[in-house]
Amino acid sequence: MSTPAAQKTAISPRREEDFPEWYQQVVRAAELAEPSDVRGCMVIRPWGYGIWENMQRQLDTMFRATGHRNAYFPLFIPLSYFAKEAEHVEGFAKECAVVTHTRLEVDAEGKMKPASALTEPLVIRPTSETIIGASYAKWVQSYRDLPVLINQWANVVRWEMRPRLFLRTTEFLWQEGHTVHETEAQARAEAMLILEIYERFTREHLAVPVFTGAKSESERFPGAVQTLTIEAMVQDRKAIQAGTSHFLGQNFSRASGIQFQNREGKQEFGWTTSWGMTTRMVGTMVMAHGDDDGVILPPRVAPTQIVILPITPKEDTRARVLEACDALALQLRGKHFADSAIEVEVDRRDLGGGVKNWEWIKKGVPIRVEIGPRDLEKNSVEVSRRDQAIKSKESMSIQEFAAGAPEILMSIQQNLYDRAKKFQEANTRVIESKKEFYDFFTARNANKPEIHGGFALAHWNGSHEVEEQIKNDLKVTIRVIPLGDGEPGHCIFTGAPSRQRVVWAKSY
RNA sequence: CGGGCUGUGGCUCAGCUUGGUAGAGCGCCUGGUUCGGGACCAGGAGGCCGUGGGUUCAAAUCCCACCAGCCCGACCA
Repeated sequence: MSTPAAQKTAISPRREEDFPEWYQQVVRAAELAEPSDVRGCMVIRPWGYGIWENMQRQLDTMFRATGHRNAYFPLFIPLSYFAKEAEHVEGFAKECAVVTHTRLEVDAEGKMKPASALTEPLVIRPTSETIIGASYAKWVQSYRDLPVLINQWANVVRWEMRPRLFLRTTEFLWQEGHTVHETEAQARAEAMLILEIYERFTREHLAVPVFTGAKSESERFPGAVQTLTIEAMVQDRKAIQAGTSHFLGQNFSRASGIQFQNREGKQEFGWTTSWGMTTRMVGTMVMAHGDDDGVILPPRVAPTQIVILPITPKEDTRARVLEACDALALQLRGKHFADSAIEVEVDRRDLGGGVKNWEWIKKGVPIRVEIGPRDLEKNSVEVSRRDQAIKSKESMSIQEFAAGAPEILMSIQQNLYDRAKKFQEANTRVIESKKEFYDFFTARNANKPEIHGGFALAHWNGSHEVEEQIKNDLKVTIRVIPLGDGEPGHCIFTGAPSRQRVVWAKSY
């Protein structure tokens, strides 16, 4: 154990002291985002937005590779469109922002007031099934027009009561895919394909392992027949839904009139899907990998993968050090990691070396490289990896580092995944009895309710009453029902026969 | 949207009970000493004390209303 002084962490409180507060502090310290003056909305700062842009680009590539194309639909949805699908409206009604007026006028007291009421109020999209459906109804006439495979990158608004940076904000950014298919089987396959893309993306790019499967009826998307989801475990052992893919059956095509003449010449409603992944992923990643010194970014989504820190203690060596830094940066930028050129930054700001270094630690940049006068003489660099102890650095020759940088990035990427996977496995348990289940989810310390078991794999017989009971007692819900053939058994709550185990957890 | 708490320079807060028109630490700026590490010294900028009204000779301080934020519930990507 080191001395108290050496234990000082960049972020306080530490994760184990107060996880929610730690999270807020990390997001701010790393300059990812901050709350804005607009209730429930956040400002995403360049470092945070850079991460999102990387996610966006990478996911987009995956969508394109599977035949999807981007388009853009209106932010405003006429109330009448929105109200077409009963379950859907009911599900979203409470969180809709509604535009009722246009024009501002100055009133007698000199204040600006909305002047002219709209004949039909406009709902600001909480999701776009209905407005996109209206277009699809026009575009789809024949089975030859199918499938329609469209995605849009957009902002949506859901008037949430308890916002938290990235995890739940009133306005957030996402992608929403909306597809129409000729047959049920094709639509189901589409929903599954997207689930697989989401799973692969979080695993390979964000280094976050997930459980995949279907939602129980009570957790399903309003209006969906089946909701597929990926659920990640973060460091307080809670689950977070990180992406969803819905098989919508013919519910929305019926509501929007998406009809086509099938191969037999008969009119038929299209089979639709919708799927989305949001800026919540940024928060998920922070909570999955971060430590008490800040964010730790998987190299694949880091806006800057390598930062070069010039050490310039003496004026006379300064120019030569900077020159060496630029030369190394140039060399590194010519190399590739995961299909794109390595992003390198030389931090030549006139700040104390320690201050700079800590800033990058908090931001989670994967590799920090120091070059100082002594390195110039030895033709070497000092390399620090963010996935290793803060103080550790390794000296190597410039050539060796430049040549090996892609491998180091790869190694960090892999290490983060392995760590997260190990954590997930260590905190996922097969549970065989009701008592064991309740014990598992009971906080060990009443003051820190977030410290509890983790994920439980237990048999359940499909009864909604049981789900309700567990939710009321423990705030634990079924996160996913794994797909495929599970081992049969008996529900640990009712004793009734059960087809398979399901994943239970507390969630965000 | 219900219950509790809180609004004082960029941030964290003290002052309020016992009214007399503002303080600290951090951050920021300048100069210097440092600097392979979030250093130190000196000087400096920055606040109509959430908003509106009331009581009073006098309000950050007392009273009322409103607004906003936090925590706990219900809801959610």
